[in-house]
Amino acid sequence: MARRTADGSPTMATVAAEAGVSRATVSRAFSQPHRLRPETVERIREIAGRLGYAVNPAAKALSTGRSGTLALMVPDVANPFFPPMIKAVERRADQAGYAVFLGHTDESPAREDLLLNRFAQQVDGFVIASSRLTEAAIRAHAERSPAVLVNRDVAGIPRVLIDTTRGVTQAVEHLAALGHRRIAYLPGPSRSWSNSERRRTVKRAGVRAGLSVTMLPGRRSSYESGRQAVPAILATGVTAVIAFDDLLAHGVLTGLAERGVVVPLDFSVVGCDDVLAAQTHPSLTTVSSRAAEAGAAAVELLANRLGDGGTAADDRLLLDTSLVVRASTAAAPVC
Amino acid sequence: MARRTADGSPTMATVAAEAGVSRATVSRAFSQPHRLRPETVERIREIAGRLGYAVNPAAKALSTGRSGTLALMVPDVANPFFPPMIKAVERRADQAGYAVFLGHTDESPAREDLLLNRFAQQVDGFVIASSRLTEAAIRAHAERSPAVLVNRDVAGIPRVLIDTTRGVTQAVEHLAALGHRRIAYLPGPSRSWSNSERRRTVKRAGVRAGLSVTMLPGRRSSYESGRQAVPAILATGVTAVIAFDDLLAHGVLTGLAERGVVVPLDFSVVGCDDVLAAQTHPSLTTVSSRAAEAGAAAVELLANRLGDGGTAADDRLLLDTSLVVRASTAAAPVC
DNA sequence: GTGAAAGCGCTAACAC
DNA sequence: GTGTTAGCGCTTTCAC
Repeated sequence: MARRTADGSPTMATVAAEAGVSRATVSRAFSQPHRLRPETVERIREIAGRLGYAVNPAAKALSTGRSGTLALMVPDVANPFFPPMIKAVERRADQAGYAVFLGHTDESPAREDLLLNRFAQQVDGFVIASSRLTEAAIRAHAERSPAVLVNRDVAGIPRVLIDTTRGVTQAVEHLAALGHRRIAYLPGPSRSWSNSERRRTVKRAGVRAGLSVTMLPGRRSSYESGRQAVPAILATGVTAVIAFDDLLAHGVLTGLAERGVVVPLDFSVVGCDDVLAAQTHPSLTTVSSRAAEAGAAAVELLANRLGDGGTAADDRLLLDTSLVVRASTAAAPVC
Repeated sequence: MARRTADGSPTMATVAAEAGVSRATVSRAFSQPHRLRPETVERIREIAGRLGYAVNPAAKALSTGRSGTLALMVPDVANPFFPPMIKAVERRADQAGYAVFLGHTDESPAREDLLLNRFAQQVDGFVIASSRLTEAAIRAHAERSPAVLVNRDVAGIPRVLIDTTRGVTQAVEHLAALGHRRIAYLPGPSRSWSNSERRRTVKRAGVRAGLSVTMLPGRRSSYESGRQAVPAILATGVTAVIAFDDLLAHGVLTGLAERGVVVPLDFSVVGCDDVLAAQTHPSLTTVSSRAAEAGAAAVELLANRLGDGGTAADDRLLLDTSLVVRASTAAAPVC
């Protein structure tokens, strides 16, 4: 009579007894089958299957010190930029044998910090997307648990960056070519690395193209924020705006329409991330994004690092982008 | 010299030694502080904090048989209906002391089944949202692990249902009042309970209002699906359509515009779930949804069930809805 | 109120 | 190739 666990489910001992082998052999049949005679493995697996046996993850984790889990931290699940990334991370992690915890930080550095601490005990590693933490805080966490960053550039910590330099530069040049002389940038979350990058790129490319570039005050990334930013945008006297992302751009489109400003005849709008496809009216000129790829790559990096016992390589993967021209941009109005 | 774990982090023994008590006492200081002298608790906690001690979740799980984790299963993270629910589940679970795994089934019953099996070992319970599984399959899983369903009505399994009967009925009556005599329903995923409900409601309310109701072929819930459904919709000769959800309705809006059909003058469109707010053009008349509340309630039910050792009550929570009239519906065209 | 000791189910040397 | 034997770090009777 082999012992079973309290809730009745079989344990290794149950299988071992049934198969007439030791528990170690059963263990090996699952974790290192190559070290066993093939027929033994097969027999044990057959019995295990018949008995409905499954490895107890907690026991395995306690024994090995590895949980087989990852945590993915994102600022806002509801922002359409993230779901494709979440999907990709989950899928890739699954393939690598990891289950993933989702940590929703709600754009709050404090909550991000809290969750990072809480999860540190129960996961093998982190994928931290669009962190709102300071570099020092990120460093501190990365020192304690393996982590890879997405869209955050901290030297020494593996990271995958969606590099919008090219796409945004193309956007500025596109507007310049259309005859716009005065443009504005509508920023997103102030602690966002992507935002700093885009802001800098717009500035630099604008200067190079001989444009006057106005920097508007920062905003939370949302449709409503974009809509509310419209008066400020119009007050600057520009003829085109590049928004931090599509959500903001979409709101701007609506706000403009509400004031009778016709896009793209009277005004041009450019978004970023291409998360709305052609779903806006008019369809949005934007910069392509690669959120899903970024997520998959991040897991890849993390899995390698966890597997090989940590390569010391300073991984820094860049994903390039480009402008997608649709219907929200056109020649500057003649006035 | 109290032992520390391999990676250097302190263990209960470390704290116990430092405090001059037994490991059992340290354990109690965290899990049942009321059974200890207050000053003891405080001293132990102080030392633990100073040493950077944290309970090892795997050891605790192995010992207690409970992992302190939940899994949330959703068909599609990228569908805007789910993120608010995910957020709410995560938040509520966090408050109840649970971390949540996210399971993305990709609308595939097979994958849902697979993930349910895989997670069964490592979580204390499931929140299964909009399951695409058969009733039998759901029953089988619920028998092995505590589960609560969202938007799936299986007797005997705790469930929270967003009841769109009222909202959809109001939508039909709204259209009837506007003079529409022939309407259509554009269905969503065939295995969706919500879809069956809405379909049934449209049919019933339509008959009662003396309308002719056409049932179109089912579709995956997406913007593109909606757009592609337009020819079929127009072919039916109806003057209004009620779509399974806002995503489909949004696509229909675009498809209609592409064919020069003006909404709401020539045609009326109603969505469901209110996930796009007023972000469409024209803004969408829709049925309110309560995804976040549903998610929170589901966790609540699950946590109670896990806590009290399982109330046998056949929980069935209904969340009511109502019509939100915006600009995509108007009087039927006179022809 | 606190301690001693026996596990929880699995893995990983180390033998044979 | 397979078995023996210690633990992994925590909880939990049962004593005192």
